[in-house]
Amino acid sequence: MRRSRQETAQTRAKAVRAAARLFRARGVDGVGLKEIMRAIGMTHGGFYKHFSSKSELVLEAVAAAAEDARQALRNAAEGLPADQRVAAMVGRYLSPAHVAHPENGCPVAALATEASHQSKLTRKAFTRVIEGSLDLLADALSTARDRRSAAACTFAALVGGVVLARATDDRKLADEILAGVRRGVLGKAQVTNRHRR
Amino acid sequence: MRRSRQETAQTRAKAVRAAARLFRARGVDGVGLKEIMRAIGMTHGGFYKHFSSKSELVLEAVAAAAEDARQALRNAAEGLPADQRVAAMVGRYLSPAHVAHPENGCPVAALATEASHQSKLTRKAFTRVIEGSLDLLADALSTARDRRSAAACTFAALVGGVVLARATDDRKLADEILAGVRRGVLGKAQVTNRHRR
DNA sequence: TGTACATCAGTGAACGCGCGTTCACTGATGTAC
DNA sequence: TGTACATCAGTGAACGCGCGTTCACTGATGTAC
Repeated sequence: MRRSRQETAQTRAKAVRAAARLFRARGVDGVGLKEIMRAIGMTHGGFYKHFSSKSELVLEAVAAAAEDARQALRNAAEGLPADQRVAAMVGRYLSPAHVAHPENGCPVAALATEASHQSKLTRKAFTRVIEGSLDLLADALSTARDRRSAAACTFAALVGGVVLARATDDRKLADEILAGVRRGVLGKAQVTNRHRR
Repeated sequence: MRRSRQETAQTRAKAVRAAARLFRARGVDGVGLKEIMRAIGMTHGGFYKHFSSKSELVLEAVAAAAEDARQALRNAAEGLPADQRVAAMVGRYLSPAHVAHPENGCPVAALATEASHQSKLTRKAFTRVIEGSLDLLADALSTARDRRSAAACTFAALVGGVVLARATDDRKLADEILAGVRRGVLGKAQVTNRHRR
């Protein structure tokens, strides 16, 4: 039965949000359209009234997840003095909560190796997400001339740290990695800040 | 028709090697048993004469890939003075060749986000690979008290750098990330070395 | 060393299953007058 | 504003497909004497 325009838009948005959570939790290949539609209380047949393919949903889910994750990082740094913002974002990114709950976290850390096997458009979406993350970090880092470069290394270490911590089944090793990354990344940021003054 | 013991052992070894390449190239979910067996000139029916499940093959393929990748890093550093070994390994890991050819490279960088969705045994295999990589890096780093911690951050940045470079479709962005990681990681290593003296 | 038999690596068809996608149908919503 | 009709969101069955796994069969290898 036909739905109102408002209901239709809500259904679509709910599907994107559910997909963003499920894909991050268990991977793009690990979640079927049936499960996503069931998660929003619908049957799978209606999917194609909203999306032309699963690939299109992946695209939008990644973008939506990135938007949420970036906002979470901004919130973590909000109201803090400039020299504490990076530490706040790094702490949030490397937190046990982020490692334990990929479904709410950074889509790059959750889906990065899958990205290289996805469609061209999906890889474009990931490229935009990565660029946005670098910009966010570069803004928070010092105004030194090399801050783009420092942001790239910091982001790589953050993503790598969370990915490694999630890949292992050894809690102690995971904690050791997260602590090592926190130390290395914040140490470096402090050095950079010192150079600046 | 029955084969000799030697042939049987060779077939099994070839299957592991082919799987190690194919899984790294296109992911565990992206490659079927049929394709792996075809790659070694056999039909898929014989697979279960060698392995109890696909999961067992994944396990062995990851371990074999890790062994190869580690050896490649050792080779890159061989014969160099102690203070140049890390730079040589980092250069190799972040090289365009490694980014362009996951099938010959580090299994962690190729399969890390998939690892978290695999069986318990597979995650154990990844844990061992990560531990081995940290040991390798820690040995090559300074003998300072914090070298395990530094190795963790360095390895995370290397893995993250390659994963990000592969996820994007923008060559310039990929190069910028790789250069940023190289700079950050080697700069930090040099600082550590200086502290040591 | 030679012979008879048991073993088992590899073949290729078949299994059930879940996937992404399509489709005829339903009935409430949106539109035209 | 009220009525008649067209639109289309959602349902649920069905599509072809490829997956991991199983199995009856073949014939060379390994073993026992």
